[in-house]
Amino acid sequence: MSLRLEHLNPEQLAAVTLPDEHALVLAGAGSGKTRVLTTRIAWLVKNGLVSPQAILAVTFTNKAAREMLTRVTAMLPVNPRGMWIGTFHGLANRLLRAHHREASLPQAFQILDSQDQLGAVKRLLKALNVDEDRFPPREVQQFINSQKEEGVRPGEAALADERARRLIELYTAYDEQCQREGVVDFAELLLRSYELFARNEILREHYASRFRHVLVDEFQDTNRLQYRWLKLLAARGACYFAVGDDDQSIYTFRGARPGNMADFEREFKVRKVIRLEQNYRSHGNILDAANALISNNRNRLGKNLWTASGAGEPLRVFEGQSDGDEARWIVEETRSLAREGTPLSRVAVLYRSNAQSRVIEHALFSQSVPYRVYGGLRFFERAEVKHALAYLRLVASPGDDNSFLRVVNFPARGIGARTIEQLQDAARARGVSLFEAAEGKAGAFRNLIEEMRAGTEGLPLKEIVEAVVAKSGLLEHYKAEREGADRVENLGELVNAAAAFSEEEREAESGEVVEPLTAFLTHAALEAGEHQAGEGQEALQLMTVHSAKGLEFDAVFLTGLEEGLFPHEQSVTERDGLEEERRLAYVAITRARERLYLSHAQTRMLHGQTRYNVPSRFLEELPEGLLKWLTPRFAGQRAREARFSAAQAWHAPRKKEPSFARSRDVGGFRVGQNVLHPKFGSGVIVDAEGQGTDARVQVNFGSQGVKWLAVAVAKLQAA
DNA sequence: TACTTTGTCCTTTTT
DNA sequence: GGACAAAGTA
Repeated sequence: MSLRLEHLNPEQLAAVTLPDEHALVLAGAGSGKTRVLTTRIAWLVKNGLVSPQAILAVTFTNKAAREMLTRVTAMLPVNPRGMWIGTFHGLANRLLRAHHREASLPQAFQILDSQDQLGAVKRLLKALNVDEDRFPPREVQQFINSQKEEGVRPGEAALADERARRLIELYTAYDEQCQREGVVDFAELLLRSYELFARNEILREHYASRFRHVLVDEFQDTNRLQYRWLKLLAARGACYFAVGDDDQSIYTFRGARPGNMADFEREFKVRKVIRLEQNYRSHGNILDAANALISNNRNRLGKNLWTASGAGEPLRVFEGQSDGDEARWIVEETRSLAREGTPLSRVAVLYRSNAQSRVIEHALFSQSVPYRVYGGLRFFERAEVKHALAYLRLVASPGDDNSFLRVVNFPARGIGARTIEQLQDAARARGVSLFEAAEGKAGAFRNLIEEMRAGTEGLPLKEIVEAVVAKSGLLEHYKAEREGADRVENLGELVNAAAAFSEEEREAESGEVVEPLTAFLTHAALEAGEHQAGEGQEALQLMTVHSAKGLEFDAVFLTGLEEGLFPHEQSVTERDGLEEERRLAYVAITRARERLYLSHAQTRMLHGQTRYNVPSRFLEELPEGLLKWLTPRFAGQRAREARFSAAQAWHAPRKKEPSFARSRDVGGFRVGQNVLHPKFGSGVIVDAEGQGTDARVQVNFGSQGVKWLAVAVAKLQAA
């Protein structure tokens, strides 16, 4: 119940007790960021500087929001009811439910997750006879989302070329389809609530005078729309407290804009940027390695972490002959760690992409080492659960064509592709939903849904879900299936989840009174159910570097440190892609408290074929003095280079350089290098050919396009 | 209509 | 190696 301000360092204390003014806090990894944020909220309330209702605290993940709420509650004598603490999407949902009429939405609007959204796009493309080779559904989805995340509606989008024009048409049609069906995607939640405020002065005034303190976590991950949303929601006289770390920005590929931090500092005339640079997590050598690595990035606000704890052990580096070799080594090391007394649950194996987990899992499984994989399929994303949810959504909101199509013939009811096509034509002609247009066999399905609704009206949530799961035939279907036991169990879990979905959760997520079923469906969409079985068990933790952000472990294995994998080959062709990969490696390194293992393999199976990889440049960027090689340094690479040059002496190279070799200089430049051009600005070299005066490089200038340039002619300079 | 077989494509993903 | 969609078969 105490604030314990005496345990804060001077910078933390300054941030917590800052008077009424805007603040930007640059909080390095492990510097006590969450603590500062929560203590500040408690400090504001406790000193009577502000009432709980006037506080708005925004995070990105449900987990972070929960953690914040728990910590604040523990520090305050009163229940922090009335505070708005939540995710961007959770809060946007809350606003839209409360003001659904002003936002032109049905009260029971359904939320599309990414999977649902892709389904909706595919359906749209089919209906409009769009060639899916020319406009791949994923690309269209990506286009729509990136426009929305920039706050751009179809009418305002730039008509750069014919293709853009067509994409915008599809964007328009997609929005119309969603509106017709009463559904809203993730980006739309934000954009719609933003527009609600932009247009409705009364509402804007209401909220603007309510919120006096706005606190934002992980500010480097906000996109343009989220930043504008924040500015609009609490415009008048509120104090903004933004916490972030530009070095941990790893989501620009999804529209995150770390530049918002600099914009914030300028636009809000932040007087003093507070830097939290003391790290309480890692030993010195680990931190030195992280600092050395990240210093290779040019686009930084600048910050250097330090620690009062000792240097600790050197970083251990291992080179495997193969990915299997690497995996076996991990198994051995985790076992000896366990013998030395490090609990498995405090050890993590990190990798760049999910595909890498398979080999490691195989090795762990065969040696009976308990492990837990994070990410992957989450509870509410499982097929059988999605099916059950689709029935529930139809009960709550019959206009939801996505859900209709998902389950109209599941379990099979003899409604095939032709029947559905006819139904879609009929519905389109009449301008009604599939549900409304259903007749014949599909009409029987419609009756089934209507019976479900009539039969469950007014029942407690748990009983509604139970009845729908049974009546839909899903339970029966999976019981009859030989491998269906897990699925039957998950349907049971869904009923349990409904039973556990409490009054309070409902209020916390939706604010005003919303029908229990709608609230539950919202919960399922916004919180896909990360807390899975096996949590807290004594098991080794496996996850991608992305999902490790925000976590810490006694020992960390950072695996697959190879060119093409980490940094990922596709990142080289992206603008500033390499810097983001380096930040990713920085995040990975700073997860470790006491011991850090770095590993790479000479060969690796990828996409069903063997690839020969060169050690990652990130390994070479670490100071040699911090490393301890468990295998001879880059032995495999040296041997290969010797073979390669010997072979070259005898034969002319038959084809282009294989993917494992890092390109040599071409007229003083190399692939992956950042360059500056007087006209096109900054870019990155993605390909190169020729030598001497013939040397040409292909450069990606981002929005300026991708161009081939002759090195001898173009005024290129290294950036 | 419903199930099986073949050919394509691969990052990361808080919501 | 595995997910997904289109094409093939009963």
